[in-house]
Amino acid sequence: MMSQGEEQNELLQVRRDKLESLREKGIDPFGAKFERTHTAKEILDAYDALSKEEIEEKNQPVVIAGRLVAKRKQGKASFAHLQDQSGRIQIYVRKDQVGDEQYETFTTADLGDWLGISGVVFKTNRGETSVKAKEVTFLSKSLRPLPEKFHGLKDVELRYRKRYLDLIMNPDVKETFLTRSRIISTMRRYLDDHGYLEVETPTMHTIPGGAAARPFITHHNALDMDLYMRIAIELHLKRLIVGGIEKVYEIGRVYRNEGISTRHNPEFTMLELYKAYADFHDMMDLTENLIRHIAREVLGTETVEYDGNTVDLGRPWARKHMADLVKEHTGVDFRREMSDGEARRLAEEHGVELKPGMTFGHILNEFFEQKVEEKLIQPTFVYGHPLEISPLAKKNEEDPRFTDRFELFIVGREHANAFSELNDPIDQRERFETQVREKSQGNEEAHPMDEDFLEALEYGMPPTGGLGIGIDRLVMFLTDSASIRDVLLFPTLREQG
RNA sequence: GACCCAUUAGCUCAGUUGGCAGAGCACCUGACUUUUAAUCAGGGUGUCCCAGGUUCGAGUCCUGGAUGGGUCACCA
Repeated sequence: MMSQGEEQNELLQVRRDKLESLREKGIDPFGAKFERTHTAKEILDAYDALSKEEIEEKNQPVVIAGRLVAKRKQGKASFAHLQDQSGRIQIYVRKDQVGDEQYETFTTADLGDWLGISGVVFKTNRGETSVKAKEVTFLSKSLRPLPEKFHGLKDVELRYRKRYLDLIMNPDVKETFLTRSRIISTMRRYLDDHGYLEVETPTMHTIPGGAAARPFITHHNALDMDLYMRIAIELHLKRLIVGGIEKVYEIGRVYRNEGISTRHNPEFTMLELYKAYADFHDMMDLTENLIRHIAREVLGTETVEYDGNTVDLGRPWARKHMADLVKEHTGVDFRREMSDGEARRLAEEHGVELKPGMTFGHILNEFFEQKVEEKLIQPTFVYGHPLEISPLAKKNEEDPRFTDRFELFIVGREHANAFSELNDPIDQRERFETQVREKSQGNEEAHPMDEDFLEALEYGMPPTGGLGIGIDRLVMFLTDSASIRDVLLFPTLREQG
């Protein structure tokens, strides 16, 4: 739909007029199937290294197609660039080669129009490998002007709202999303090769569980029932472990009704994976091997630059207890016996902010988040999370104030979360009850009671290691992207007013 | 949710002390058969984010709002 203002816009009107004149000449402005033989990159890869004479000798016929992105008319001959998914290639169109009619079609084509060119490969005097047109086929009309050719599309809002323009104008953007795709396919292949079964579980839940987050609520009309968009995949995959599927994973979207920032989008992609008979140490090995493998396969290196930091994924990754890290950075020893009151006093002493009702474990976690987290640049497995913040993880045998859980930190950010899964249904029920009490005291993100899940555990779940990796943050890290919006094709934005 | 910044032509951006709305690219007309941010000559195409206010006069100053970005909060 054109707005009132746009109907008067000369640039749009000119293009509509050109569309009409194409029709008058019997050319379909939104043409049909076109068979090409080469992409731009295939031609450049094959011929760019050859000399002008060598290329001329081969006289290689090619058919290419793409969007017209630059045009240099020079009287009875013109140079231009066509862009396809692989890149750009120059074309050279001469009136004496293509004839008066096609030459006019070509010279009246606008930047943004789609063209097919049949011709031969050659090299110009200035050394650019190009295609000399024998035939110009008009493929599709562009009724709107593209962003400026040199400065491109800079406006961040427009780049996110009209990602297609961003992809046309900014080659780095396309590269980032190709890398994202390779990261995910490499991950999938690795897990498939290691015997994991990929599954799909519901994204609409009756109880929003498996994580601590506020959910989106939706409604099923026929059942007259509220449903929650999932905040995690966890509880369904564990039911599959109960069902005897021993190595299972899902890569999928989860939804959390929380703030938006450079590191948070309301919907994001997680890998969750569960392995029967394993524990959180196995999950550390798997995480380390998987991410290192992805870096090697996709980036061709184990050394990653992120925001000015050089991160070495090649050396063995540090594995440190949360309490030991807090001691290292603040001198406070949470391994020893400590009352909630003493912990609170130490927090005040060290300027660690707390919320009312926090106990020993919450306070340790606040120490870690406020004093340590951002300093963990090189990959570090932080394990031994306090019981209070880990309602789905097994207690540590030696010290039940902690759990057999870890989070992976790289460049000061959480990239993975894993634990030895709690498979004792009696303990799990107590944890849920504690969470429900927290909820009634105002913690909106506390975990709800889930009787159906407890019933599944009561049938018996083998000891199991579980792992979650935030794919978007992994892609951010591996593509040196500052914002999660730069690794999501269509990030969540407010509705345009 | 709080604070800071931005919003001017299709795009990238200038706009002085409050005094006729600007440039480059794109587009239109013409010249040009190896150019490449092609070049040369000519042409300005606009809801200055929106709504109020101050003023003889507002793109500019004031108030409120919208959208976006950043920082923080939130995100175990």
